[in-house]
This record gives sequence, structure tokens and C-alpha cells, in this order.
Amino acid sequence: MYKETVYSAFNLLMHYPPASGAGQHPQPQPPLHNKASQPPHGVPQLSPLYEHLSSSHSTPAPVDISQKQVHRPLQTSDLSGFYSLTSGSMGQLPHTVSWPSPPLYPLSPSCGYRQHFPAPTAAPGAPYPRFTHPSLMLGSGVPGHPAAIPHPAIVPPSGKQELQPYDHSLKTQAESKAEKEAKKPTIKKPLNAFMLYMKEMRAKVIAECTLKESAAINQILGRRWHALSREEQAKYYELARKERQLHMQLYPGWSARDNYGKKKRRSREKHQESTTGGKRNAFGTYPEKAAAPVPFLPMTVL
DNA sequence: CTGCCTTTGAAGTAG
DNA sequence: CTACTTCAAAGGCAG
Repeated sequence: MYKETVYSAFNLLMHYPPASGAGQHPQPQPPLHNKASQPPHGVPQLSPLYEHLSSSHSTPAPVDISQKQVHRPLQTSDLSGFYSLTSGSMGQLPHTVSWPSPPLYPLSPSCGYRQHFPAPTAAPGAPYPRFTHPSLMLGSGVPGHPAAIPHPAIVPPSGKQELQPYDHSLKTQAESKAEKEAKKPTIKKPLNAFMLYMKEMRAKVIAECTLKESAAINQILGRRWHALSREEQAKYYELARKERQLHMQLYPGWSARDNYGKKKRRSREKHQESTTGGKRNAFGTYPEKAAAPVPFLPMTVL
């Protein structure tokens, strides 16, 4: 009932999109998962979906962290004029208060704090690299669309793209029922702004830093994310908003609750243990040791 | 094979 | 309402 109301509101929104300016958005009914779905202040509405991806973007200017002029992440207050925000909505402060935190992983000199912000690789005004995430292409997975490519959010429970071949061995009714249930494709959460940024930039970081460990790469990406200008971040927030909209359109009945508890739950004790150095990290070292000053990183920037 | 590591953000849950 | 938890991606690695 509640959901129907929400989806009706959503459909209404889809059929009668705001002419321009999020300030004119009708306040959606208790939003299911499109809270704060408006772009940050000053970000123009994108007209065809993701059109801006093929438009020209100047390469982000290199950022000198040593001057500590890093753009802070978007915050609720930044968007207050634009959004009807509730707790936990977009633009919230990072989980870690002590940002920027010292890296747990030793970064190579080429990926050090000063160095890892790339010098412009293209002439000013050169096109910004296109997003490659298939879900960012409108139409993929949209029913009736010629491409008819399944939306990447749909994956078998195994996480693999291919479904497992049917097991013909004899099974009890309960077993096969449970198995059938388990084999139902999982609809994944739509990617948030940072995840989209990671997806786009991962390969670049891997190439630059000759790293493969995702944990280390993600640390670098987290720092780069914070170093992005608000406008650059806004681009990804907008993309994420479109992602959520598309996701809602494709899977009207889906809720993040559906996947809750499907992964092995990480106990709080374990998490604290790891953050206090009780567990090995992706480098095979231990956080309390790895968190020690990294030789080739100037402490002034940490 | 499973889960951890690591990041941010969205959304769920609990009090 | 607030604080906390889970899950999205990624790939190496330990158990």
C-alpha cells in the first residue's frame, strides 16, 4: 500500500518531470529511495539522460593537497536550499571524522599524495572520458528497448553473470524449493555517486599505480574523491540520481531491504577488531602497523 | 569457496 | 529523530 503510493508518485514524477530547476519539484511522497534525488545547487538539469557524458569536460585541474585547500565533500547544508533532506540523505559527511585519514596502505611514489593527482592528460577542453558502466546507458535493460541488455543490477545469487546450469540430481521438494529461491536473480542496489566514480576511475588508478588490490585502490580513490571539486562531484551525484531513477523504473517493487542480510553479516566486534589492528589488511600487513607514517608521503599532507 | 579488506553514499533497522 | 548497520564494486589473499 505504502509502496504503491510511492510508486504512483514516482510514475507521476516520470510523466510530469519538472520543467527546470529542482526548486519546482513537487515534493514526492515519503520517498522510498529517491531521497535527495535532486542535483546539488548550481548543477543544471540534464536533459537527455546522461547527455553530459558525451559533452565536453575539461580535465580536472591537479590538486595540491599540501595547501590543504581541498574541496570538502558536499554537505547537507550545501543542498538545503535545494533538497528536502532527511537523515542519511546524500551529501552527508563522511563516516570518518578524521578526514583525511592517513593511508593504511603504503602508496607508491607515483601514487603518493602529491603525485597521484594526475597532471592534465589532455588539452584543456578535451572531452572527458565517457562512462563505461553499462547501466549508465539509457535503454539497456529497459523493456522494449532494442538493445534489451539486462540491467547490470540483475545478477544471479552467485554474483556471476552466467546462471548455473540446472542440477538434475534428485532433490527433495523442500530442497529444490529452497534452491529455486536461492537461484532467483538478485537485483543489486543502484550505485551511488562514489561507486560510479570508482567504476570509472579504477582502471586509471590501476594503470597509474600498478596496483591491483582493490582495498588499496579504493583508499586512493577515496582521497581523489575528496579532492574533486564540488562541480565534479555533482556530476556523479547527478549520475547516481539517474541510476536510482532508472533502477526504480526497472524494478518498481524492489527495496534495498530485499538484499539485507544476504551477504554474510560482518559482526561489529570483527569490524572493530579490524579497525584497531587485529586483522590483516589487503597488503598482508596489520592496520596498526600500516597506519604508521608512510615514508614517501610527506606528513604535511596527511 | 567464503569472507575480509577498503572507500562513500543510500537506505534499512533499532531505540 | 538519531545512531548504527548493510550493501553496492573490485580483486588479492587467508583460512
